[in-house]
Amino acid sequence: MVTLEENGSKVAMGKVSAELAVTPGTATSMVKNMERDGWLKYYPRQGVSLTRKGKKVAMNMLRRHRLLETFLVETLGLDWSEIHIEAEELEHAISEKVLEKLDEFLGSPRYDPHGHPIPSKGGTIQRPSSQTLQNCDAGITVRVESILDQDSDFLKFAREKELLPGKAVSVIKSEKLADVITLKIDGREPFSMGFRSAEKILVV
Amino acid sequence: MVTLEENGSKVAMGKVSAELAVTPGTATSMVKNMERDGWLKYYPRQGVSLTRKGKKVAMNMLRRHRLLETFLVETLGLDWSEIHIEAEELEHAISEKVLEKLDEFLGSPRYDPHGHPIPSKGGTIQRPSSQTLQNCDAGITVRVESILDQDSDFLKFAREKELLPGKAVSVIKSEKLADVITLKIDGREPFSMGFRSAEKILVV
DNA sequence: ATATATACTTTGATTGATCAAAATAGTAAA
DNA sequence: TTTACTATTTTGATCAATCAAAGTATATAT
Repeated sequence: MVTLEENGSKVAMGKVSAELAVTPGTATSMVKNMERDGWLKYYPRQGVSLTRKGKKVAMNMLRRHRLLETFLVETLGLDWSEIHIEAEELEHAISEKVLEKLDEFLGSPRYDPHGHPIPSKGGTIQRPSSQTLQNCDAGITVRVESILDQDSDFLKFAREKELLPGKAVSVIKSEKLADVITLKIDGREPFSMGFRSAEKILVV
Repeated sequence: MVTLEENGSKVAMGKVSAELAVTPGTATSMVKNMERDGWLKYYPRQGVSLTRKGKKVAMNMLRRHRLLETFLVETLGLDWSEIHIEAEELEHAISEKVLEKLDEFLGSPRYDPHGHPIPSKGGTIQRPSSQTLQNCDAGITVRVESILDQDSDFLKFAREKELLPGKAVSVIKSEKLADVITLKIDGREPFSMGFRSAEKILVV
């Protein structure tokens, strides 16, 4: 008897052929080709499971898909219900370079409009760092991980200040009573922001 | 590709097969299929010309292409010289709905970053100037309208010299026999270029 | 245990895209 | 006119994707 563990990560051929909308025979031959190319492991009459290589591109596709969905909703204002199909088309056409520019433009969002986490460039789904700029002490330097707020005006402000993912930020002052934090990025002018806004910046 | 479709008169099969990077025999059979589907008229051993239906989709593709190029430069900040290839991929994947949202987001621009007019939704296009830098006399000043060549090296050169759409250019010398024209832009150093290159710059 | 149903694989045929090479038409040169 | 050249078309073959239908293994029910 096949246990759950043995069957664990494998996807049955029936699912594959249904998902791809092809006959079972076609699914079998597609899967064999993909195994030849190293994308997945095929266990006849049991199913398929992705190889490391396969998982990597799958994660990348998920990243593409979710970033595009975010763009379609946040920037272009499409309805959340119609973005899936649109993103499905675009995710195959967009280059890595354009994707990363888009990510930057959006402020490296952590979640897509459906609330699904967006995998990082490296292919891992980040668990949210709980550290925000708000609770950083004066004198220390942190790296921006992401901007939680998706509001395009806030993102514009962040971009203006170069308060972008990956940037090193020095905390000059943090005045709890005044509810304000003063920051410096690279060689630029220091600037201040309220705790309410600082809370929207995740850092490590 | 777009260039071929833009031209109203017949395009020789040699051009078609070269542009699509297929053997002449393949071009012939592709063209026959496209005639069957009503995209173009095929005159054996003479060439092809688009039908009204074919022209309509070609114009739509041009609109897609140029709106996307505008987006890539204006919004995402990609380099001027690398957008052509990126847009070529995306123009086939983007839906009509997303395209119109993008147009709205960009503020319905009339010209793309190269200075080329963007066809309207209805498919009409403002006819570009037929005047090129090549046939400008010494002493006069013109405004760059657009750059015809999409080659990224040429675009890089143009940007270096600030030979960009909208710029005023003074023609210092134009030596027909030597096949060279000398230009000055703003307060910068004058520079020269051959007629072959000057021919690629549309001016008014 | 045996029979039956279900899920999957194999087989064989079809279709469409493509190419290389041979055939042909149209054009320029002698 | 005849010849030679060039562009284009035709032909025949290959390859990959796909499907329908037949065959096979595995699970389920009796």
